Amino acid sequence: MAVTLADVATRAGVSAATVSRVLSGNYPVAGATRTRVMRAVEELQYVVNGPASALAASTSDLVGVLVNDIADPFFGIIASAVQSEMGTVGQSGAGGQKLAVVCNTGGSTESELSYLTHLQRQRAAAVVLTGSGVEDEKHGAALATRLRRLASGGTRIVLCGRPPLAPEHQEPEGAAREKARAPKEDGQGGESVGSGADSGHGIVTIAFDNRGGSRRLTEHLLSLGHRSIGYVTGPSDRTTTRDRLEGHRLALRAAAPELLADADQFTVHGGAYDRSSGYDGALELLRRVPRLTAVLAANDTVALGVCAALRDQGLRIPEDVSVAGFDDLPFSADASPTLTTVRIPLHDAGARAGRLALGRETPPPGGVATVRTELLARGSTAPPPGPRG
Amino acid sequence: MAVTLADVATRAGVSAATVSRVLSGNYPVAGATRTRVMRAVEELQYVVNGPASALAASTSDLVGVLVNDIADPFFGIIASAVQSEMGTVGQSGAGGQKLAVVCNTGGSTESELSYLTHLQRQRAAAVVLTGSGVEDEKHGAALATRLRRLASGGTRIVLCGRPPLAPEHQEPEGAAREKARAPKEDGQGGESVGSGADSGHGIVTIAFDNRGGSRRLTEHLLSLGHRSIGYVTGPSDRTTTRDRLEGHRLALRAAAPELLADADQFTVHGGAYDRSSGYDGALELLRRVPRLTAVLAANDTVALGVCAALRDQGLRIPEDVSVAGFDDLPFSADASPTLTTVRIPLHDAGARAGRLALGRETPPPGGVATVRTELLARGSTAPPPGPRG
DNA sequence: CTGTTAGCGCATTCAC
DNA sequence: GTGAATGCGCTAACAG
Repeated sequence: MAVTLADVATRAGVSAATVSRVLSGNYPVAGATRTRVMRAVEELQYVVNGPASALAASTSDLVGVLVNDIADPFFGIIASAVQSEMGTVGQSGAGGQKLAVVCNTGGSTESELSYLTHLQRQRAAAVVLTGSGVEDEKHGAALATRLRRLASGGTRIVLCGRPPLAPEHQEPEGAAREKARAPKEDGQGGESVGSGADSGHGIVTIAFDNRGGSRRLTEHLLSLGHRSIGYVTGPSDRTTTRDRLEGHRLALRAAAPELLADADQFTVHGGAYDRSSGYDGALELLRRVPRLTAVLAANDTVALGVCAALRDQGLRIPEDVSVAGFDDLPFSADASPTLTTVRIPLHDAGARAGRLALGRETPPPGGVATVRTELLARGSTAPPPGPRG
Repeated sequence: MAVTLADVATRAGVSAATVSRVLSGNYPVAGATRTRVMRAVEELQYVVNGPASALAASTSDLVGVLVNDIADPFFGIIASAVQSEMGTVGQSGAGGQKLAVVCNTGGSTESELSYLTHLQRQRAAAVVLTGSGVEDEKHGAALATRLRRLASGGTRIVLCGRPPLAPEHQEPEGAAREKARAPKEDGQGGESVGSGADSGHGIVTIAFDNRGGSRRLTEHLLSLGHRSIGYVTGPSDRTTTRDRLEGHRLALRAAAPELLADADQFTVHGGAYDRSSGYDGALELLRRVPRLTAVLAANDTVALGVCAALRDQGLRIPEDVSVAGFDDLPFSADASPTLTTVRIPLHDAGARAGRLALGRETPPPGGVATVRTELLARGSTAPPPGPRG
């Protein structure tokens, strides 16, 4: 049906091997024949058969980028940065070009695994997992296993925006094994496997300093004089949610330990990293603590929802209540008032992940790099008002 | 290196053919052998070799989704919707599952073409092109050609959010042809090729009614009493930009033709669909027309930039100047004031595109469906102020 | 520099 | 229901 290498070879009056060589470019071919072949390719509108070529060469030009929510700019920015490192996609015929494809898991552990399977089937050159992981013992183990397997098959793995794989999720090197349900309840700080190198098979991690950023954010609020600070978290089973909340509590413990007592009262667990989660969360917080003077949100999107709820309740920002987000997504600078937040260099992190995925950058020592986050104090936070009511 | 079908066959004590059959599932196999095979698969941790299987079966489970800017929620929402229609990705071993991969063109025509080539190499099952196309005669022809070629190779093509392929970009059915630079400067309304069916090879289009929406938006402003309306467009070579501007002018022509005279004066061409484009555009507009009472933006993101610029100039929204966006992206409802905009049902459109790509929905008559857009009059538009200064 | 020869791993005919 | 053969289209040694 379709035109094949052989057709081109015939038309150009050369052998299939020669055609293959000019197409891949990485082999000396006489200028004259090259032109002849190229012309035949043009005339026949020949397009390489990817599967066949991948099979024969046992390589793939696919790089998978897994994201939790493609409609969320947080992931869009990272994915875009990863892709930008793949270089301008080559001209037809040029080789060596990687194709970054982004896979939307929707935050579901099953589809995360499924995409990984697909990518493994395609013998992907690399896989970049972005954003927070799910805090689930079972899934964590399954994921670690699949990732290690992929890595040992030659696929480069990069974690971007999530913590490194827990070392306890180890797997015996051997192939066949009956359901390794080894009950390794260590609990201790893991002794690092793989002496200074990445934990296991060259799985590289670019973690975000969520905890530190969150801590500084709370310190900012505290130093402004706030003592009644609500927190609308992200989905409760995510690593990012956990880290940011931890940072918050760390700041409280250090500077205002008396607030820790009824911290739960001041914490609402949002169901998602979205607007309505912030809206509902703020309402709930206000119900519980009418004299709230500040609200911390899981991220900027959630913060927007918080702002909307507050305004709908007749409260002014920041005069009555201060609000802060996280991530510094583009719109947060344009919100009104401008949103105080914690900046994560998403683009840089994504770009680095891309380079790492391509093997164009040497992995950080230990296989883990933590990117710094930066407090951006803007218009949505101010000192708390005097006594209300 | 990796474990193959043959390995599994040996371990299960059956032939490779049998293993293949249980794995693909679409063939009668005795229950006993099936279990045996499955067990061997488990034990060996076998994963199908995608390329090999694709080569042998000459099919692919890849669906490409091309977007102009993956960091823009406009595309994220569409892509996410497309992907949602691919169904929950199957369990390992299950077949028939399509894998939607999104490719970020960055709005570049070359990478659009390049991705298409890659997808063609992979013999993709379908390709969805989203968002506005580039208004370039040469590129349009090249794109149409490549799309038709893909379609005739069995790949389903869906255009989502851009106008249908121009019928003049036709190509002779035969294969070999020397640079079809046929100078078909028709100019007339194209006679529809392909009698009522899609123009050519089953290329389906889901267009957005940008023109109508834009027209209604301008009518809204006009009816509010505005007579000094600025417009910050998107990139000037995009179909979406053109359509929205046309709708605007259509409304002017109908209701306030006197404003058409110096329409150029009131129009600034933004370089991109981003925030800074809106910011700069608004400033420029203000320089040209200090007494501006309303600004229309290319989309919501641009509108946010416009708002920021206006505020920085000490102008209140909507008391001094009204602002409106387009698309109704999630954040526009949370802006302050809430943004008047035109809603496009991006999710529905994307989902439909996904179904069309899978062949799960019958194409609209003529191969083109236009989705309606809806004016959302919110807080950022109001009657113009009395004489200023 | 170019042609010949073998597979890559799997999905299918066909026989049995 | 299952096994044995054949070929998908291409790349990678080898020769020459």
